Amino acid sequence: MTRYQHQTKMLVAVDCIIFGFDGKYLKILLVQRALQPESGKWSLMGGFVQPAETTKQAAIRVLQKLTGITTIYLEELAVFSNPDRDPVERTISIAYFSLVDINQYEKQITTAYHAEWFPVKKFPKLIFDHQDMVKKAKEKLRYKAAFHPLLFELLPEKFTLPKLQSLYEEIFDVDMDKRNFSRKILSMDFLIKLKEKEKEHSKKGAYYYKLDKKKYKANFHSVLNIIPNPDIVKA
Amino acid sequence: MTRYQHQTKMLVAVDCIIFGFDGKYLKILLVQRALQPESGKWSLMGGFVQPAETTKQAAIRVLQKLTGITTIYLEELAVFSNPDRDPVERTISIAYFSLVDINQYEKQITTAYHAEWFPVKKFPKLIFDHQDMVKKAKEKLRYKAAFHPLLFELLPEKFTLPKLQSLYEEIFDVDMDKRNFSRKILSMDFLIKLKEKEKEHSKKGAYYYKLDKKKYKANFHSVLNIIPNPDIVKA
DNA sequence: TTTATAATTGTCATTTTAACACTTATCTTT
DNA sequence: AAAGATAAGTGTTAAAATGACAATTATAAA
Repeated sequence: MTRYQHQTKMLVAVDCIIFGFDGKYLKILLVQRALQPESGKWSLMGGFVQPAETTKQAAIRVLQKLTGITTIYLEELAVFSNPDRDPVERTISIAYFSLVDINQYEKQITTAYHAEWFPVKKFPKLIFDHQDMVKKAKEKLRYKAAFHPLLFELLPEKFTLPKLQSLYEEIFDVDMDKRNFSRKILSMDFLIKLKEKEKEHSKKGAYYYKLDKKKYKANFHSVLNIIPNPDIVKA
Repeated sequence: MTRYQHQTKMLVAVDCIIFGFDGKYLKILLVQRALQPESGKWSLMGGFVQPAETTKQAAIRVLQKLTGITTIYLEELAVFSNPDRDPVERTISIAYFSLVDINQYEKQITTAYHAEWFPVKKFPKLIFDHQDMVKKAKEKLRYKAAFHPLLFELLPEKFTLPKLQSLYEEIFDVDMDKRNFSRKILSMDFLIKLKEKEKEHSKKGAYYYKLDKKKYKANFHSVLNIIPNPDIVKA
């Protein structure tokens, strides 16, 4: 079959903004770049898209190879295509943003894979336009989390309401009222209260909850006002 | 400087889903493809990304060249990267979705540029994966329009409330209450009521409104529930 | 037994929402 | 000139959602 003549081909890469929550801080996972140029500098996880895969498959492959992470929340963020964003060759990059349970992977990742978690509020300078990618990912995370029950993807299977609330407070930089918060969260009707308590953070102990997976999936796209004044999110 | 060895380069294209509203139906603008293969078949507007432009600039250039359209609402939709989506060569496509005032361009486009408007509820078979692109664009349009004052981009400078309401009703496939609708819309506080009336559609005539551009831009990202049960949108 | 700490729980006033129907302006018809 | 037809414009009310607010409880440590 004929080919498209006189068109420029480009390298296509994927980069992943991986969010985690350690119970106190929202963090992103960074690696030290193995390639020239900028070898050794901190960078998002990324790689080139291969001939027989979609960009999303590439992102999944890269994550799997670089972290051992398998099933996670992964969503397309945006295309970064400034012609000179990579000084070596024209490379466009599709940025993906993903949410993982940091506890499940923390040690494995940082020891076996030479990656490191940094607080999103203070992390090293990144190569190329990765800084912009992180900024955009943070905005999108805030936006989606304000209306959809997304942040559960950052928590372990069992979690407490105070922990969940502090996640929201960390992400939105607000203080929230305990009573209103639990009312709203529980009204979503997909949390199951467990008998067991978490007693690390208080004498009384806080009950664990887990997701009712079926209801959670069914209601994932439902819209709810979790944040008091949602105008703080920027779209 | 060194190059990235052994990596596959690909063609990168953009495709545009262009929405318009003729007062009754939501429509998309399609062209008859000029290239082989599938020459003559209906297709979204698209083109290859050039060496010195971003993908967004490519989308703007393509729209400008193919329709004469200049200032419009343009937003990235998603990447389509199935390896065999284009049978000729590996080509990934960045889909953009855009909103235009159909009245301003209708004749110019369809006569001078051999493009044609089709109702989104009934349009011809499209090449490649363009059908999927349209589907996704419709979902995103519904999603954004449910929470943000986006649909004004589809209307002429002067418009009536009944016309605006019928646009919402067309897009969300619902009937809305006139009183509740106008209350919500006017509470956004960026519509200016004009002295002039539109008298084509009724004896009484409906007042024209226009946007208070400054307030509109300032509040564009504000969140409001325009649609009674926003769960109908799919994210 | 007391104390300290964080978790849990409920009320009320305000705001927002959705449901609902009549009047008005104007053109057309008789 | 009056009556009829058509779509525009407008207000009320009950229910639900929201946000502000503080006292009680369970438990470990002192």
